[in-house]
Amino acid sequence: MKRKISPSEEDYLKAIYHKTTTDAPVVSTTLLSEEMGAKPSSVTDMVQRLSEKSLVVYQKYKGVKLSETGNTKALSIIRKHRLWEVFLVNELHFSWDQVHDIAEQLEHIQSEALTDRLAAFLGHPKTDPHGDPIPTKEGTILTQTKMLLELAPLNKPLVCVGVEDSTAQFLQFLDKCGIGLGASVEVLEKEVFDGSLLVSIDGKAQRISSLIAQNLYVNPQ
Amino acid sequence: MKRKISPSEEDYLKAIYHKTTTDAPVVSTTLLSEEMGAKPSSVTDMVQRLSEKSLVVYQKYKGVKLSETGNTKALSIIRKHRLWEVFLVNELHFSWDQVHDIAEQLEHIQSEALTDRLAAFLGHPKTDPHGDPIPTKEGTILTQTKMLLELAPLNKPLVCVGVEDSTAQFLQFLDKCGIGLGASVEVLEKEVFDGSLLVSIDGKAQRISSLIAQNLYVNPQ
DNA sequence: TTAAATTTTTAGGCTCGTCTAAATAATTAT
DNA sequence: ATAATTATTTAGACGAGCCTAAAAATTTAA
Repeated sequence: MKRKISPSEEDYLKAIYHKTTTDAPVVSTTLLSEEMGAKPSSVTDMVQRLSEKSLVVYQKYKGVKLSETGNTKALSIIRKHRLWEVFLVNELHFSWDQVHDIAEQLEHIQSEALTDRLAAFLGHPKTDPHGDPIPTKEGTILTQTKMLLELAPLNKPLVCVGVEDSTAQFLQFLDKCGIGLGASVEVLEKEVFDGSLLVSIDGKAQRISSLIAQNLYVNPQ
Repeated sequence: MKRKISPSEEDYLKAIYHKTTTDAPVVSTTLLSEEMGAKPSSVTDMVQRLSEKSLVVYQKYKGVKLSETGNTKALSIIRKHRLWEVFLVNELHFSWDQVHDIAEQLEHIQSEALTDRLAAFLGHPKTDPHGDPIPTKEGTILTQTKMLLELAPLNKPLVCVGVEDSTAQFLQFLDKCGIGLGASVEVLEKEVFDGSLLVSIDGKAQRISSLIAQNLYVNPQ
């Protein structure tokens, strides 16, 4: 009764997870097709297959969301993805902008023993190199309190805890600015004209665009 | 002109490599079909595709062998397989009988940077946990001198350097007998009746069947 | 050396995951 | 409220990688 899940199906589950947790509770065919780089008609096909397997709840013309089992499966894939990212950065010394594509492949490796031992080897990390929480083996995931730097209060000591955008471009730009996970941040000034911010990063003052501030998460220190 | 190689195609290249290096210089459809767990007709299909891509040299009804590029590709896959096996055993503490199936998946991960860094991380190992040599990045592979224990001389100090059969059953049985890579071995007696051997393993005398002796490689100490 | 047995290839079909084009439902604008 | 637009699904096709059944080539045996 529990048919195997293909890598492609896993990718769809992951995409549905991300879209239904960050945006609306249900995701449309078109949105999913953009996420997956496939045509909407292909997405409809796949979503119908996933529905047959009871991995998603799908209503024609209404959108799709994960079922309970689909959610568990998605979290397990995300767990593997993020554990491998930690391995790549902490052990193989890749930089945080290089690991996504490799982890996209590694997340499909099927071996519970491997995942368990990898987690133990890494010391059961709580977050990945981009600050995103790693789901537990049991399928629970922390929703850490965090705010966009854009909305952070002035003159309060903050710490960088994550990014909204994980593309290599953005991450490499952050590197150039000396901004990384755990960096001390303080907003010194908000510019009304272009929305840019004057911030202090680990003590060094610099101006960053509003686009950066919209993609960087911080917490009170 | 250089189309992508699918995981399935990689598996065929590997199988052709193994069959043409251990047995004849060319492998038949039927033999390959057994190795791959597919029907001969499916093998013919695939071999024709690989031939189109110039990865193999194929003659109808005559069998198939690797081309120069196919050989290079096969060695790169074997390199990845064996490096991952070292990782699984040395770093994640799997036993040597547990790693094959996981490495079968990991060997298809596409990232030269990953392979390079993994090799460096592991200290550029020369052999995998079963004693098989790891091809270099450049595609050279050592053919280590080794002999089957069955054919080894009497009363000479030997060291265990590899296995012919890498199935979990055989490896687990070796564990039970206290036989591992690097173990000191000496043949004390050959029994004519059943071909069994009286051997000393790390100083402890025991009798092993001829089947074991046919699947264990040793070198002079 | 011819017939029988075996091996190999061809032909046609199936599923998965994609596509394009066409049909249909839902939404937006008039 | 109806028409125009947009979103979604259906229908039909294709390549990869497998299958079975049948045809063809090769090998073995008589």
